[in-house]
Amino acid sequence: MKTTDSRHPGAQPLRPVGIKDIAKALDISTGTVDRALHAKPGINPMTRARVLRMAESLGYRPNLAARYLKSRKHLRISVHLPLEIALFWDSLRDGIRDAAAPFAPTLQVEFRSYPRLGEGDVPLFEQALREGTNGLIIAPGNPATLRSCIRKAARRDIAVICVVTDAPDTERLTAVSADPFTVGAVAGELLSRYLPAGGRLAFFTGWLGTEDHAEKLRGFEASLKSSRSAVRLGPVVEAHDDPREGYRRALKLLKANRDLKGIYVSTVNSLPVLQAAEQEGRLQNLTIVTTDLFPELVEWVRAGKVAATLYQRPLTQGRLALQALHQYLLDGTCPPPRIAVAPHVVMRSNLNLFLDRLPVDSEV
Amino acid sequence: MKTTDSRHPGAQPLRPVGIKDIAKALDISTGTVDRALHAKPGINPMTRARVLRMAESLGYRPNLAARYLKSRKHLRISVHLPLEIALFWDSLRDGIRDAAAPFAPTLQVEFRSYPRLGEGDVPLFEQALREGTNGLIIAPGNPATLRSCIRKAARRDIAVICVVTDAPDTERLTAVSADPFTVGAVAGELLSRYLPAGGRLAFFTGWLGTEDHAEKLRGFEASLKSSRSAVRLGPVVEAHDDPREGYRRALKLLKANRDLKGIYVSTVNSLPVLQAAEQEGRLQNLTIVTTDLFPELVEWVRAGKVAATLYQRPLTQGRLALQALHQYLLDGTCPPPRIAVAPHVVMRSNLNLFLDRLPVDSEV
DNA sequence: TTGAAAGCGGTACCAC
DNA sequence: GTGGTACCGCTTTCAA
Repeated sequence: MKTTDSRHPGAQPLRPVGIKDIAKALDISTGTVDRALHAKPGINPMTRARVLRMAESLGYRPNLAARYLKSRKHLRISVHLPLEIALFWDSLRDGIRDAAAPFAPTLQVEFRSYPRLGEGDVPLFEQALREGTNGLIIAPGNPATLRSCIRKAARRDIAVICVVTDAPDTERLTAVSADPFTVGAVAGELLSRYLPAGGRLAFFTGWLGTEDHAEKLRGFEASLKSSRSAVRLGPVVEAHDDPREGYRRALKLLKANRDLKGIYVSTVNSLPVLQAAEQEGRLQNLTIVTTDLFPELVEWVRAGKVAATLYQRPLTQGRLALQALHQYLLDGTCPPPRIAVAPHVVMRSNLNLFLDRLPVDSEV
Repeated sequence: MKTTDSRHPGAQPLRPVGIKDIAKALDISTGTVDRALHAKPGINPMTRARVLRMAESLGYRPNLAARYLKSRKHLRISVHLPLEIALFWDSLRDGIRDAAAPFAPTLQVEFRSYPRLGEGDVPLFEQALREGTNGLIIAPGNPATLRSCIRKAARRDIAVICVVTDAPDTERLTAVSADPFTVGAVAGELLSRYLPAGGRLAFFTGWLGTEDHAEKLRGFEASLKSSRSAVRLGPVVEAHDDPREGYRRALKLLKANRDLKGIYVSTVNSLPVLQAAEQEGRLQNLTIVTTDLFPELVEWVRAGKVAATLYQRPLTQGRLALQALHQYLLDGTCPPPRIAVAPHVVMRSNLNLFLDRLPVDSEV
């Protein structure tokens, strides 16, 4: 029966109640109300309690606009991401930018970049600490080397959020990522379902030493095992995110495994594998699942040569990371320790929905 | 090489430049600057031009906090959605609420409800027009009956956004939805891939007269036709969103079609179909794709009895609708004529990621 | 056509 | 401990 939002029991103020209303109701000054609401020193606990109770019963909601206006608490957030691979990281930056836009100029985002994942992130981190910032968004390539940085930040009350990858066992506020185990598991489930007759599958990755990549393999295997299909894991290949190595290894693998029924490329390095398969004339008999989405991959999906690609949604990851950080800096609201983004299953039939999110070569 | 955001060419103000800086630079008053910036009547075009040029060159950015604070331009948005089916619409409301929260109290959202899609939305719409509002978010069950309302709103400069369903050929600002053709097409592609050996598929829907439902069927068929698999469309069933009717029809269908290999239930009314299939002992030989996600469906997915369910992401739809409307009311930024949400493919392996988004029975 | 000044709601500082 | 009040940047009104 209720047709509008319910508020606090008795109070249904037409004009939002402010700090002055509380002051008037208790016949005290606004200064005192402010001190009470913010647990500032130098206030009688009794008074404080009365104010809090009155605020509650009146349904007081602070006017954020006014708060920012006065305090000029220009939050500064520093975002450190690699330049390579541009297509992915640029989308992530876009997601952060978009999410921050509505809060400008209260929220100031500074982007800093370093060449590749894990290369040069430490000096940037230290620079940000020196120059002063309220929060950081980083993608730790090598968590161990960042541990002491994160500790230092925590001691100075600078919040750190990880995106895409995580730095476990550190004081980072949270980590936003497409949970790699799940991503691997989805690939495994798709291939199991796609190949009800069973068969051997190859798994391509970057480095099994990387936590993220290893997790995908675990998820993939878990999925295969729990499926009713007779698919099973065949060769596991590390291509070290290098196209040439990927091509060479894929070629060798295909020649040595004539019975292969499917391939899962769990990193963005899928093109060389596809090219090798095409050159060997094996596409017809291979079901292939890849990772992420970039312009060169589009036609392979459209043609059905790639059965599905698992898109890790960088835009969404960026948005969630920024929102979590902003929220924390604003109210101190702690996000859950991990924020998992559900990967999108991109296939021929829904490909079009994703094309406009693809970063386009701007200018030139 | 750039490591930070680029700004306006020459100007790199440490302290953001405000309206006063412009006034001072031109030795005029802030009032005049304001009139110039907002193209208000009663200002010398020459002065206006000078102000605009100066604002540009100084890199003026309005302080939104201050603007809202003063103008108290409390945007009021009215959201009209059905009560049934609560699980879906409540999620949508949550998405809207969450997206609006950061802008409180500048942005005020009022929720109004009516019993079922298309039943009672017109009087609510008219009430909102009478009481005055800046924008509306609605789910038109029967577009024809709303046409004149939407026209009236447009004439009064009240923006209207459709969610989930659309009211085509009206002045609505945009429509946010999981593009039904694509949803159907994804179901078709999944079933084609899942059943490489081919076979006949049944399609369950609500009313083929509903644009949304008919589109899903078209997408489904298109996908089947363009696939290499030998699957083909069998019986098409309208169950009118009624559980009993769904059950009865499913039972009859299963008995009459022993060769059926797969089923796509394109509305949320999937439970009766599943129960019928289970009772008939046909689950083992049926690949089933359903729609949306609700508590009762979870165990069917987890057990693998439902191969996949296409989640239309009400939370996201709500967020996008609210953001588009807010943006428009703020800057006049027009959204694209249609905003399509990519449906999520929920399967056993990624089910867990979606469980915490499910509306939970609060209190009782 | 323009200038001056009063707030919007909170915060922070000074005086008591 | 508390009250009073100037001020954040912008809009708006009133007077010139």
